[in-house]
Amino acid sequence: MELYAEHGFEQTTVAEIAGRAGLTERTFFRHFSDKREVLFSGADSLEQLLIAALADAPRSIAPIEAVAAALDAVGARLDERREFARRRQAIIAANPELQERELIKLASLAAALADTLRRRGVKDPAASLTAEAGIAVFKVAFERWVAESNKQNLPFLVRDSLDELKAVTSS
Amino acid sequence: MELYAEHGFEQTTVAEIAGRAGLTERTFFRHFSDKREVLFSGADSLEQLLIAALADAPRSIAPIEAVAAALDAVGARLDERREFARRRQAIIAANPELQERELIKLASLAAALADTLRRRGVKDPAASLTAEAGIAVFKVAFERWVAESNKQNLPFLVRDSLDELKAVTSS
DNA sequence: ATAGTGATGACAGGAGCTGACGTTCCTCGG
DNA sequence: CCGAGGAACGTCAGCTCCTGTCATCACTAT
Repeated sequence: MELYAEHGFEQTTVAEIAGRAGLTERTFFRHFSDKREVLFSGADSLEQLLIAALADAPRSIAPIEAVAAALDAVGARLDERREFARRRQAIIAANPELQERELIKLASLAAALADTLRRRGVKDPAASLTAEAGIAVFKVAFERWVAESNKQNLPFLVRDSLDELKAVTSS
Repeated sequence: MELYAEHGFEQTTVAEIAGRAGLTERTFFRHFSDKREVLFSGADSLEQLLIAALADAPRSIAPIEAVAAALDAVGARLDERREFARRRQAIIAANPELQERELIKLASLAAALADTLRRRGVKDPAASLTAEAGIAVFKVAFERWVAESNKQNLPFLVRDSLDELKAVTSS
């Protein structure tokens, strides 16, 4: 991340990263499947947290509320590492390849959400749409959180964005 | 597309594509910024159609309905080339890199939608959320359209998916 | 002590992509 | 009809990403 921040993602070569770590290029690729993955290795644990939180949500509440609760959990986790998240996001925002990777990670989250919803008995296309709506809410909330003219925490912004979505779709 | 369909995207080399077209590898990269872009060169005209349709929608209707109308227009266009779209999608579904590219194209559509909504006077975060919701609806509708156990047309599925989203978020 | 396992290094090589330069062809104004 | 300018293409060199393969070394369990 230091190198990506200093010289930009494209200008940084894998050999440089490996060198900084005191390893060889080949070893880098044993730890990360490609040059971009360094910035996304934490996504797995986030996905696990997300689906665990969704699975733990009470069955009595509506699916979208269960998803919101799960997103709250993820939001709370990210909120703990606010500065790290912002630095990371600045790097991603500066490079389309990294944005592509981020989007497919989000799509993976959506797929996992939809899957868990189906396991809870939600039918398609409701399951897919609830999951996609949840991720959309999270995306917007995350952007607002990173922009940070205001200093609201991420879980609050998730809730607020969900309320906005409800307002916007109730026509 | 023939080569991608026959041997798969990864197994197909740019030299092969260029050869099949009677050109050289260098010329390929003059027409397409990278190997993936061949499958997405039509995205530009789709984006133009989308924002034009949104701009043309009457001001009297709710933003989400204006977005739905714009998605209808895109859906109708795609419905004309159903077989082509399905073959193309089969190739994309088989390769993560292509999925990444598709996702960033969809994100570009969402950004364009949000922009046009803001020009129509919709405030943020409502504009972003309406745009993201619209793209989410389109994604789900498109998946259902490609799956095609039923033979409904894409504009209908867009409408139906939007109704589902409204139902799902009205709790 | 030995065999097995995992992390690393060393090396070769393919494929994607870019920059630089030259050639051909086409068009347009004189 | 001619020459200037531009667009499309070919050729070549080169970098970087990424992979396969084999050898080496440290550590661990029996």
